[in-house]
Amino acid sequence: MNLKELAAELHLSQTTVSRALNGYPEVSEKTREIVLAAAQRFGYRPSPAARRLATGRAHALGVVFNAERNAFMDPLFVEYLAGVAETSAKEGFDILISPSTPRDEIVSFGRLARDGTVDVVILSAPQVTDARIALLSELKFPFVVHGRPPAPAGISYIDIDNFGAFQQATSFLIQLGHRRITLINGEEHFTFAQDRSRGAAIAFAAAGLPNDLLDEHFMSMTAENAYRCARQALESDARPTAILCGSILVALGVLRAAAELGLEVPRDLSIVAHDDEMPAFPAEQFHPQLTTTRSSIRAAGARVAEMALARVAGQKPGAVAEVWPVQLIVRGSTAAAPEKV
Amino acid sequence: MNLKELAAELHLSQTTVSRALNGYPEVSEKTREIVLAAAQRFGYRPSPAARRLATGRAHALGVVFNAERNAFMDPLFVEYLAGVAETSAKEGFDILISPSTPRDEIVSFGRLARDGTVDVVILSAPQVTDARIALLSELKFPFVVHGRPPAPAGISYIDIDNFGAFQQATSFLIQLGHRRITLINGEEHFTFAQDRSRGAAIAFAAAGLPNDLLDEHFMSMTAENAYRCARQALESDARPTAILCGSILVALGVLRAAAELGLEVPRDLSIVAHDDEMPAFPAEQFHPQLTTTRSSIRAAGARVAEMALARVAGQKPGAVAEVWPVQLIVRGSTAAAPEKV
DNA sequence: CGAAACTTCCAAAGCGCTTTGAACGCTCGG
DNA sequence: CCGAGCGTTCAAAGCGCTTTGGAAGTTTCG
Repeated sequence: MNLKELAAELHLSQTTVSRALNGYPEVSEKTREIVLAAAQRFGYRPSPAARRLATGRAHALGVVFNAERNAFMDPLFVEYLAGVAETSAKEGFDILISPSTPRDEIVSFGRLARDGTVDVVILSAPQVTDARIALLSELKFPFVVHGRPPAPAGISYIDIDNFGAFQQATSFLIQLGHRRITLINGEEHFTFAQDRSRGAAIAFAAAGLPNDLLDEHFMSMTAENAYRCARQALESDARPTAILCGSILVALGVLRAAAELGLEVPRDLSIVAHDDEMPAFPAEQFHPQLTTTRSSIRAAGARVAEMALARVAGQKPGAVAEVWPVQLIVRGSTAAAPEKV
Repeated sequence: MNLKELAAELHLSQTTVSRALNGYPEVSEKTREIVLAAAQRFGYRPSPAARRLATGRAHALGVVFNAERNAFMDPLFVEYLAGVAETSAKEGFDILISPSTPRDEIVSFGRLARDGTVDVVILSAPQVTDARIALLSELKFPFVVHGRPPAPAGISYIDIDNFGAFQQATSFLIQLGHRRITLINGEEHFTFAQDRSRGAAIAFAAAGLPNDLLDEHFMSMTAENAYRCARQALESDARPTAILCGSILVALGVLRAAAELGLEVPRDLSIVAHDDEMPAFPAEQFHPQLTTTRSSIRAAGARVAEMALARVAGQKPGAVAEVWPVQLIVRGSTAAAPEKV
């Protein structure tokens, strides 16, 4: 059943029926009720395609799914998506996943922005120089970002306090007596990796320690990379007594390296990992249970979707700039540094 | 620029331009070339919304994303989605994620099917009695399934050989001398869990062993659940010498339970896990490296998307019924059963 | 050479909705 | 008693595409 038929059934014009259904004020309460009741009764549902054509609004938000990158580094993506889904479901918004390879990610964004298949896009893991942000800004297409944009002015975003998290974690390790600390960070071009790097550095400076004791490595945060990196660090002469991990996956690799070298955690090696709360891989399920800096990526996804919807509803870009605190949770993978280094 | 303007620019009718662009035969090669060149030059892209309205085809495939379920049990979902994305990108199909909670999952499917926002849906993890399949069949809405439908007749699907995988894994353990084996399976209502159960049972029967030596547990396959289950089994009088795990996550929980009880893998306990190839958590990155039955969920995602597109193109439901073999890969988590049980 | 059969192109009618501009009936102040 | 003002409703014009049913122009063939 379509609008025309419904209108005919009610002996009303399409205009009135449409307005009644969409809550416009210029229709009397009485007829509105009649219309709503009839729509209910006939199971009328307006055609999204037609509405889209008529209004130019897609009633959908876009997420670019970079298959390569996500497959390797982002089991987080599901959690994040779950958050996005949560709020978009409330508003009846669809989520359009635009697949892409890293190479043509920018093309995907262009397509989304120009095609009108979505009203707004959510962009995650911003980079220090981010072509996607540049493109969307130029096209004047609405977007919000999850993570810290390199130049946050005029851009709505939500991020967690990566700086604070790693400063806190590093200070904590220093207080436990650790001096040589390895930081296994994400790739250098991500803003979050930069923030974490600064956080750790500041903690060293604050403790009056020379920052060459901080051994920092940037890489794609896979368990495999982390394993290699940890192995190398732990076999070197200047063996660290603690390792800061950018993610739970990194911790997995580090744990393996330690186990293979016969090092016991936390006796010989302390580990702190950042945990985005993947319910599938809870930090408590590792052995030993991991000390983490924790923040919910799902909640962040939900919030960023809210922002996206607000943006569609007319909110100014740059209206929201939230930085969520991160909590340090001490569990079993950290201990005082061993006596002799 | 829209079709009308483009046509005006070329001094041709919209009809001709539209046909030229869509490869219809009733337009001469010469004009087709001219049209294509002009479209290219002006950067013309037809409006998806308008096309959708006119044709009734959405040019999109739907995936219902059950946020609750996936968050806890399906980091696999990303991998799977990556596969789907891979092929749908080739055909320029969009992927519409329809969020839902377990409760109203069926509503989501109904909405997808009736709204015309997608042309076909992909359904995963079919259950023994599956309301979703029933609904879509009744609505005569095109769908394909990833996993084994309870009544496969007239339904296109692709599945991995869960039966064979667990038969093989179980036989392998029996050959190593294991007699008491615990199977930590998925929830009973999933067809894959049934298939795995049957596979293990057959292996016991084939070896002439009483099947009460097989201690089977159905549950949502989280690390936490697996941990509890393994802990209980390993502390019981009839302690198993081997545990079959439904997923890598399950193995994580089992490893923790073993570690806490001072059991060494594989000396005191052998572990075989099914591995859907999450690149984020490779079986090789565990310590010890896990013996697994392996199959690529990503490849399956890609294939099921192909089937979905074929379905849209007019292929009959039930035309495809593929069962992919699963390979047993022996690594470091299995060994001969300890001498005295 | 004229009818039949193609080939190539077009005008116009939708697809199902929103939204503009106008009309209709009423009330009300002057 | 009349026109202004208001609340309610409607007819019709899009939105940008596809597709039907011809209409020209070209070739084929008896």
